[in-house]
Amino acid sequence: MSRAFTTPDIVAPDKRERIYETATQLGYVPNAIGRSLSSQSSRIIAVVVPAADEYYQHALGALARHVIPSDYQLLLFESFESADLEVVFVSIPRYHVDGVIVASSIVPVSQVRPLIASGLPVLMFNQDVTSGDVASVSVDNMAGMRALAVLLAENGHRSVCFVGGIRDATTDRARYRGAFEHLAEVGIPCRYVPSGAFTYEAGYAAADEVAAFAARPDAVMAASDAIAFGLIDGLRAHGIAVPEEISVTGFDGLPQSAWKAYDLTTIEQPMQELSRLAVETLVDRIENDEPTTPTRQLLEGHLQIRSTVAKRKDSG
Amino acid sequence: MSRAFTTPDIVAPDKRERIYETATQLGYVPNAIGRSLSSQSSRIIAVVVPAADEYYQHALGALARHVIPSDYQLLLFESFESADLEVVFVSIPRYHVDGVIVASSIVPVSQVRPLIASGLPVLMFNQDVTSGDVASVSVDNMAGMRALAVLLAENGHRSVCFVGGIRDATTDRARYRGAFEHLAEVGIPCRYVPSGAFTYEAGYAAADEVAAFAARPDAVMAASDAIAFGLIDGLRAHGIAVPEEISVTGFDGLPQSAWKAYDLTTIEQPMQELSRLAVETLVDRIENDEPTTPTRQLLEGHLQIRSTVAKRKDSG
DNA sequence: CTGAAAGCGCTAACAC
DNA sequence: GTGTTAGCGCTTTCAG
Repeated sequence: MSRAFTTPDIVAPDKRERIYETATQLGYVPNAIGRSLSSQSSRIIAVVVPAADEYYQHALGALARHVIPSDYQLLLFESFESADLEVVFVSIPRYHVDGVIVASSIVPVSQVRPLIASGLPVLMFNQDVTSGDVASVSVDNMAGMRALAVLLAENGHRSVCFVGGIRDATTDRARYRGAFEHLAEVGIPCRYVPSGAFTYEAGYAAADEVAAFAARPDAVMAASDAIAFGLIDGLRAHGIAVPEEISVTGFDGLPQSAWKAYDLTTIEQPMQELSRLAVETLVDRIENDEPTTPTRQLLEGHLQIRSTVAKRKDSG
Repeated sequence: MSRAFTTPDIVAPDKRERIYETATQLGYVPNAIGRSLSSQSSRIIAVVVPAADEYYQHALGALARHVIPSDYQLLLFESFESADLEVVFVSIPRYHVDGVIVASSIVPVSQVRPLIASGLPVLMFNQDVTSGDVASVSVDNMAGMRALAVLLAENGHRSVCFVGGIRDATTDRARYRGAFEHLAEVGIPCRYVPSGAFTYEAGYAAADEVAAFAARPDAVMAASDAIAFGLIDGLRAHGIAVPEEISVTGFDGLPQSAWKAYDLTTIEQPMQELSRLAVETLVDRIENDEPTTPTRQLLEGHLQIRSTVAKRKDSG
């Protein structure tokens, strides 16, 4: 009997060896499906993620890595355009996964509540949910953006605009708020310019709008790095020098932000810690089914001062 | 009985309705695990992929999207550094997946042969395997690189070097060969400069080497876009103008290659077709277990002429 | 320590 | 059309 595989130490060594031998000879490997069925645990975590988005691709990679030590596998559920979320969230329970990570700042929490209600451990990644009944791991968007605003103010900027991505995204709101609040405190106006998406293209297009303003801002804060890259290229295409004429900041700390052609001043999300924390939290909840209250965890982003923010003379 | 779920049309409508009602009332959803166990088919495809690599992240996203219409799910297996492949390939059969996609140009085919021998449908993505016993879907690396070489030659370049990534990668070999062969035909030398990885950083570092050459090349062909981006920034950091002094070409057609700061001339992999073809081929093999011979499929890349290749005067 | 047997939720085969 | 039953490969319990 295959106690040899589950609790090897409790089986006579010689017998164990013989079992292993014949097993490899026959090419036998224990079947995880059978195990799942009987043990009611699959050691699989579902992760729903917009697989077309740069940021979430990184997140996914990081999650995949951090799940290895705990010996779980990730079952992928694409959440972007292609599949509507209804279908996704209905099909997840079929697979009897042990838990699910929802990586998105736009999937409404209401959508995942049924899952939680069914007793499945769920964790929101990159969406800070304050209602207390849902676990979440994310970066402190407000604090990060505020730090960037402080930097801008300290460097003598007088008029900034914020180029948002998707207005409903919790990240968008929190980041704008962080910028706006500090700027307001020090008497600097901050106008919200919508771009429609967290993408390079959206940022590039938004540059047209910024360039057309009668009163041109001396800094623009993008809601994400991707937008910032587009913004920088778009601004430059308009003959506007970055950062000499307009400073630009990002948010996320994508690898590209360090690329010399952009060298973007931004807030870097501590992706490794974020993802490690996410899987640890979830795995903990899976394996200790004590009714721990769902935790809301906020990590500090790291201010990366690079070269897209200039120092302005006080011309006031 | 739950024939209502599998073959709804063969069950009396009224009865079916009543079953559905009580089902939703009880929050019942058919359990895929039980189904897998009994039907010997899980509708899950394993995909092993280096989740930290830019290119493969895109591939994964595309695969995830194309798997939806066929109603399969992707089970992720990280293949980069963290986990050694031995473990990965041993654990795949446990999950009784219906098929596996190995996305990598460096995983040796020998490593996947045991899987294939066990009767599991396997498909190599982005690795062209010519041995005929393994299905593969990839872009025609040699032809693509040759097209780039032709472009360079036509534009009057006289001395090029090729900055490789990982020497053992099949993509690296084929791309170098494509460049070298055509260049040799027209009497242009092409030196191989190793960089050690398909990354921005590797490319950036390789720029030092290129800059230090006594006889500086007038063009450098990178084995991938990521390398090219690093190369461009590195070259510029050395005060070398791209493309005025040195032209640069890439390979892959990552989204960033279209970003204005680089605007890289490259070969774009038709990612959507590639991934669609990959899942279609694999699904076909899964569902029709006739002994079709494994197909080797090669798609043409698309030459994107942008602005990193200059026209040189014939100074000869 | 090690056999034997029940049962996880489903499909498939076989009656009715 | 619709009930019933035997496994799929494992874990778990209960005997020995």
